[in-house]
Amino acid sequence: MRTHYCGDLRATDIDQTVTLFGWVDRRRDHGGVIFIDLRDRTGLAQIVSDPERTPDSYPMAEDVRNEYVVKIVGRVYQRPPASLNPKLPTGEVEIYADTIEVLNTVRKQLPFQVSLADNETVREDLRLKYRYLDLRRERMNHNIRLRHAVVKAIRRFLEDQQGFIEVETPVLTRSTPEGARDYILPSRVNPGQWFALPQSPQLFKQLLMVSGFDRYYQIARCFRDEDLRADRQPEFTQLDMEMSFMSQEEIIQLNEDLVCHIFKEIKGIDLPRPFPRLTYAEAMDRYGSDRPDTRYGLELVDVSDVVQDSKFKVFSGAVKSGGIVKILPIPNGNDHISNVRIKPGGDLFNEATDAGAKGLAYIRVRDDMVIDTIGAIKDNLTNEQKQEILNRTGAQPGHLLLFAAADTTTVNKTLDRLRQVVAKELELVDTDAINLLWVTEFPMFEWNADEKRYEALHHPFTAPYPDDQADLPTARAQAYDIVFNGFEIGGGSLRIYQSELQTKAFETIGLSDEEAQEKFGFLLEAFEYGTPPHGGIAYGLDRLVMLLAGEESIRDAIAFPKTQQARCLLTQAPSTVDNAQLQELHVASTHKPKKQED
RNA sequence: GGGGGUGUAGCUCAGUUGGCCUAGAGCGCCUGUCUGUCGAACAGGAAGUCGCGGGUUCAAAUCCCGUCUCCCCCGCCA
Repeated sequence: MRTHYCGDLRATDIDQTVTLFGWVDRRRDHGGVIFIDLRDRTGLAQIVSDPERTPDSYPMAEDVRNEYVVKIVGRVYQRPPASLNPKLPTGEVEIYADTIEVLNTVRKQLPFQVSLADNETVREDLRLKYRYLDLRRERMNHNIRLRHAVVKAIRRFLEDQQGFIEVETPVLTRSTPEGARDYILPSRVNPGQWFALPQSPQLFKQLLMVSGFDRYYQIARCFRDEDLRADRQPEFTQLDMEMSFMSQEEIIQLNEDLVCHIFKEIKGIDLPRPFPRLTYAEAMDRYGSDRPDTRYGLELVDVSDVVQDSKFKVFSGAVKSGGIVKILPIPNGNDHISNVRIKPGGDLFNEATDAGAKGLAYIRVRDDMVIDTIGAIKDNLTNEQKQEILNRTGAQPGHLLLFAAADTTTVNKTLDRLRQVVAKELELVDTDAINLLWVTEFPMFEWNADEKRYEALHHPFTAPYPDDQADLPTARAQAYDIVFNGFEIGGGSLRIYQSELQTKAFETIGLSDEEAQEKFGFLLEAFEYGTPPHGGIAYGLDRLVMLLAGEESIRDAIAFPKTQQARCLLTQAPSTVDNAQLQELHVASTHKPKKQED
C-alpha cells in the first residue's frame, strides 16, 4: 500500500523505502537516465531510473507516458548538490525506483495537456467537456481543495465554536412568488402538480427557528432559472444561517468573527476589525452602488443644489423634475480619456446611455484651473457655480469631471458603471487589497414604475426598523449585505416574526390576504404558535471561493459547472427523455424541434 | 429576447488588400541520439472537414447569407 504522498517527501524521508501511487506528470528521458515527475493530489516527486542503479525498473520507465497511472516502489535519496530544485517543495530529494508498475495507461490522445506551461491556457468548453482532466490540473485542483478548506473552516467555526447545527431542508419544495424563476419538477404521484427546487432555504430556516433550534446553518444548494453570468450559475451553493434571539448588531459581530476566521484559516490574514459600514443611502450617495468597490477612490459628488437654478437646462431640469446631478471626478482623466469617448458614439457615452442616461456632460480642468468644456455649460454656469463645483470635487489641473443628470436611479447607475470602467482602465484597483464592508439600512421596498407596485428589496420577510413600522413603504429594513471588493458575498436581515406585521408587508407588495395565505399560509400559521425573534444571513459560497482563489469566473470555483446556455458539456444535460417517461409524469412538451435533415 | 467577441493540427495561436496556402509556428505525439534533467536538449517524422451549410468568384481560411458552439455584457437574477 501507499506509504507516502508524493508532495510530502522531504529530506527527513531519506533512506526510507517508499511506495507511491500517482500519475506521470512528465517524463524526461536522457537515454541513460530517466526522470519521471510523479503527481498525486499533494504535488510532484521526482523518480529516477537508470540501468545501473535501478536495472529492474528501467524497462518500465522507458515505456511509461504522460498521465499513466503507476505504482512506484523505491528508496528516497538526497539529490546531488547540483540537481537540487528549489522550485519544488520536494526538490531536495528523489526516489530511485526499484519497481514501476503501470496500473493504467492512456489509450487515447489527451484532449489537452494536463501539465502545461503557466502561460498556456485551454479553451473553456474543452475544459468543461473533459472536466475530470481539467480538475487534475494544478489550478482547478487547488481551487476545489480551497473550496473544501473554506467549507471546513466554516463548519469548524459554526459548529465547534458557536453551537450551530446543520439541518438539511427539502430540495423538492413548493413554488413561491417573487424572486427568481423557479425550476419546477412534475409530480408523478400527483398529476398536474409540481415541485419547485428551492431558490434558497429561506422559509424552512425560519420554521426551524419556530422549532427552537436557535442556531441553524446549512451548506445549501440553491436553484434559480435565470440567465447566467460570469458570477452566476443556475445551481449554486449558499452558506445559509439563521439565529434566534439576536440583535442585528450581534449577528453582524458573529459574522465578522466567521469571516475573519475564514480569512485567517485560508489566507493567514488577520482582517482589521470592525469592518467598515455604510448605510445604503451613503453607499448610493458616494458610490452609486449598494455594493461599492472601495479599493479605489473616485467617489461621486452631488452638485444638484449648485446647478438647480443654472441656465443649463439639462442640469436644472433634472433637479426640478425630482432628479439629481452628480459628478464622477477623475484625477488625471484628461491624459487618458479623450472627448471622442465621451461624445455620442464613444464607449463611455454608450456606457452611460446603456445605463439610461441621455448623455454625458464633462468639464476638463486645465492648467491654472481653467475650465474646458462645451459652450452650453461654460456659458450657462456662473463663476460661483463653477467655483463651487471645483471646490466640492477637489479638482486639480488634469481632472476630468463627468456629469450625470437624470432621476436618482439612473444617475447612480450611470456613474457606478463609469466609475468601474475608469478604475479598471486607469489601473486604480489595488488587486492585493481586501476590502470587506457592511451595507446597512436598506429600504424595505422599492417602487417598480413599470408594474406600479412596491417590491421587496431584500425579501418580504425582512423586518423594518421599529421606528419605521408606521409607514412601511418608506421604512428602512433591518437588513445587511457584506461586500468583498465590490462583490456582494452575503446578505441577510432580521425577520418579521409577528403575523400581523408580515401580513402588512405582504399587503405593501400587493400580495392579497388570499394569495399570501395560499403561498405562505404555513409560515403565517407557524407564526401563530410562539415565534422567537430571529434573523440570518446567506453567503454565496461559490462567489466567495472564486474571490479567495483569485478567479474571475464562478465556474472556476465549481467542480462541474454549467455553460452560459445552462448546459453541462460533460454529461450533455439537459437532454430529451422518452415519451413514456413524460407520460408517466403526465407531461407533454409543447416545444417543436427545428426540422432536422436526415 | 438583444449587443459584442470567438471557432484554423491533439493543445495554444499566426495567417495582411481573395491568388506566392500544395495552410504555418510553438507545445504535445511518434522515431532516433544522449547518464543529472526538472517546461530537458538535439535530429527526423506523422498530424488539418480552416465550426457547419449555402452563395459570390477563374480562384475563398480570407468576401456575402444562414446556422451552431463557447465567452463577455444588457435585460433578467426578491
